[in-house]
Amino acid sequence: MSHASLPDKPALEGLEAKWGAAWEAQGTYLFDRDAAVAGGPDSVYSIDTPPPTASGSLHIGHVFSYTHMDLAARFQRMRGQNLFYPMGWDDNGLPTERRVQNYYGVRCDPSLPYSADFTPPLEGGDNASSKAADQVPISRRNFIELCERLTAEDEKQFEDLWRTLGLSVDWTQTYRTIGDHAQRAAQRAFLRNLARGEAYRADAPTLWDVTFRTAVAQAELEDKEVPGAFHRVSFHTPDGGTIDIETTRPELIPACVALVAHPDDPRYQPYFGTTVTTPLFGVEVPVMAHHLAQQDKGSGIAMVCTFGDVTDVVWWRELDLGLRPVLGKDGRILSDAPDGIEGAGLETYAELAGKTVFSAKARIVELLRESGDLKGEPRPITHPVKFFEKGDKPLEIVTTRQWYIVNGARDEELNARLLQRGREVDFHPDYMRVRYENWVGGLSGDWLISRQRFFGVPIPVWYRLDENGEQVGEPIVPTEDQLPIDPSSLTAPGFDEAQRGQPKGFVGEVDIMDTWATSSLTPQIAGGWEDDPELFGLVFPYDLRSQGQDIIRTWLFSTVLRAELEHGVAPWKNAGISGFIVDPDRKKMSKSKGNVVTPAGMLDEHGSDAVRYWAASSRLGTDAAFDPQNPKQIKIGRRLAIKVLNAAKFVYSFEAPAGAISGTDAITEPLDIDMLATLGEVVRTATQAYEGYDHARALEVAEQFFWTFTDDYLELVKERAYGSQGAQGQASAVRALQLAIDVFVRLFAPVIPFATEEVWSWTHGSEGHGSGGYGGSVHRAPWPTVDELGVDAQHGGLLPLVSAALIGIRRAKTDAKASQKTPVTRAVIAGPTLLELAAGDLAAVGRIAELTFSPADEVAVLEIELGELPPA
RNA sequence: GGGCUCUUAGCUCAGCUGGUAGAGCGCCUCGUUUACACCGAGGAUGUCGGGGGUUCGAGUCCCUCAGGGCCCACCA
Repeated sequence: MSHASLPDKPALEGLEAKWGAAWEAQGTYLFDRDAAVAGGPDSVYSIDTPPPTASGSLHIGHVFSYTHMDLAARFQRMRGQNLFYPMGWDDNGLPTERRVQNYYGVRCDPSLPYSADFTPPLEGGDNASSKAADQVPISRRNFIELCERLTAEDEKQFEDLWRTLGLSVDWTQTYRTIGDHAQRAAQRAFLRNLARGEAYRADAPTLWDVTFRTAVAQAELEDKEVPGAFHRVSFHTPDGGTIDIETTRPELIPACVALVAHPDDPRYQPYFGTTVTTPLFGVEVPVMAHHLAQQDKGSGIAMVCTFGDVTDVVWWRELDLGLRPVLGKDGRILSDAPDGIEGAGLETYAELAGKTVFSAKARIVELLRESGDLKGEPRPITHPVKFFEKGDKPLEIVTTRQWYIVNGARDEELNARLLQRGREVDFHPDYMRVRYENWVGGLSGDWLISRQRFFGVPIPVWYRLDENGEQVGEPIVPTEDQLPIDPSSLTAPGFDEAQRGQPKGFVGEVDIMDTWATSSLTPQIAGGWEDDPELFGLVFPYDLRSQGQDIIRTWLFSTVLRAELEHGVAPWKNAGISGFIVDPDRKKMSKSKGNVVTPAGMLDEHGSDAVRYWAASSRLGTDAAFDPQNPKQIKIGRRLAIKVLNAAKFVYSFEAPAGAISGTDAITEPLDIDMLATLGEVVRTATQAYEGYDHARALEVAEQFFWTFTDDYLELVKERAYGSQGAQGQASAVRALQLAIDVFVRLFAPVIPFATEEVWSWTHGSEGHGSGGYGGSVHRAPWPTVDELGVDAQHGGLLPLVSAALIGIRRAKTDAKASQKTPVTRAVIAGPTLLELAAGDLAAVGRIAELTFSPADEVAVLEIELGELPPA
């Protein structure tokens, strides 16, 4: 084996650029379509990858979980699987809109006409400059153009980062959730849901974000603890008495439709079936019983409004109550009073109309105080309130017309099927399935997919208008071959564009789909569903879904749902769930805490292999602590990568004596055989670990033996490898060393792809196809097997004995404060007789002139006499 | 309120189907320039969160208590 190409001083610096370019040029990670067709679906390992939000910034958590995914990909590739490993960008939706608003200083006003030569007032604005008043209103089309422009730039940066990190993605297989291809898939899936009755439009109370003025789905809710106050307020009974309720939302008194108490509550039983009148407005409302009312909360009787919270919605529905809406979509009190408010009540209402919730509450408290209906002072409390996860004002509930997709919340049979699909997926770790099951079991309503926003996939339907301009009948749908369409610009079939918005004409749906309605279809989008049936048949269902645990209820659940509705199967065989990153104080990393470090900076500073090692040393599902000030694990990873370079260089610098036989037949020394046998066990353990998606265990076992290999074995045999004990011993050592390194490099290849590729290239260069080599990239080389080591995997335990003896000798020298190079004139070592098989190596590394053994169970240095270190 | 998960050396964590404590970092001592100073060798460090139980034997199984984290839950 020639070692002419060994570097003088190997280094990690520059390997990312060098090998990134080489992999790209050689197509190392390309999906081999022809081979896949020939080999069938079982030859393909397909990964459903998370499309990162293009408008967001990548953080350390992304690096963490994407590395986990890549470890599985690289292992499977080396096992001979044909990798279908695409990458997408989630670029539609609210985050992009918000970023565009801030970046360019604009906002979308759909009423404005398109301006062809529009130049944004700002370029590169940040979140801090997001004053709505300063933003220039632009047309929807101009706005979308800016969205597309900015996301394209963001995506380029993301790709660069992923390449630097060494993700072995096939970059010819990319998609954007806003791209035509994804839109077509999303619209087609929707139309099929519609045709099968799984998608429907309904007027219903909807959680509504007043800032973004859009409906939001259950999965996007987040509870926040906020300050509030209990107000004790008197309602009036017909006989002049009062019933006191407690509310945190007195501004909703005009929206009150009933009082509700628990059926068993003796305090209110006499009132059930009677009516009371509301304070200030004098509206007559019934007192009713319902089991959801809690006797120990507040005064035990609750005011039901249109709508203060989701319980109100339940009561409204189950008790068949009326509606008195007072809140508009802008979060302000409506100008028109609801039904039932009359006379003086109307004047009171007029004082509130147009006010925000906040100021309406302040005013109504004043009014209650004046009327004497406020009992005592408001009691401050802190209570959980529902927020849109991206919003900063509490959600309101307003009745709007929205699109829904069934999700099993109201359909036990579907719910059971979804749970069954969840059981068909192997979760890693397994307990993450519970989160899925909790979510499926706790669904409270169908999936609201429509959003009143701009940058997203349009809901592809039109509506017929009657002579009054009201929508009537079933929606008009396009044919699948027309997709993707925008009903706002495309004329409905059977109509002229002039009829748009006219009586007896048509109107296009203006809502778009929520981003999850698109990203729930990533397997279909990436896999060429309907557009490329051959490909789809090869990759779907996928082998692996890799994602963070925070989006089980959104992305994971919705993907299972869409696959079940469309294909009747689970979308993947495995789901790998990564934990998240916590700072040293065990708090989740967040921008507000200022503890976020940029991945690009980390990769640059420590090297990609080092950062990957850090990620790989955490198991799936486990949160990882990370201290940007002291990235210990990263430094250890860097040390490993450097050690691999140096050890490989050293090992390959040896040459077998002329005429030595090749292959494992040359390996005859017991210590060499023993080392390889142990390595065989390492290979077996690491392989099983990777098969079970336990990359951390695989790394640990390989790494642990690697250090034994370099610190003990390599030290023990290097004299022999130089030829000190004859040709046969030399050949045995050299062959064993080089075989072992070849195996180690492949074991480490998934974790540190750059350093291992560098080492591999020294002896397996693509032009060389060196002896015993596989040619090309280590990442295309076969995963190591026990068989190729040419030894029985049961080792005799010789290496640990020799290591123990070596430690004893070293300790004697250390105790004497002597150099390890100090010669030993005479030594007696106790230990099992097996140990004597390594006498030559032990004497050589210890520089022992006269070495004798004494049989014993335990290894110990019985006698040792140090000589003089010869002058330099 | 329900569920999941964690609690092992100063720190970060391994300890798989129960057999009597491990790694790395940090720390202390020593060494070294023909693989590696982005280095090497040696050393010290733990009533395995508390309490019960099963067992010949428990960090490992069961119960219970305490604390951390996360997810879910009907916000009066």
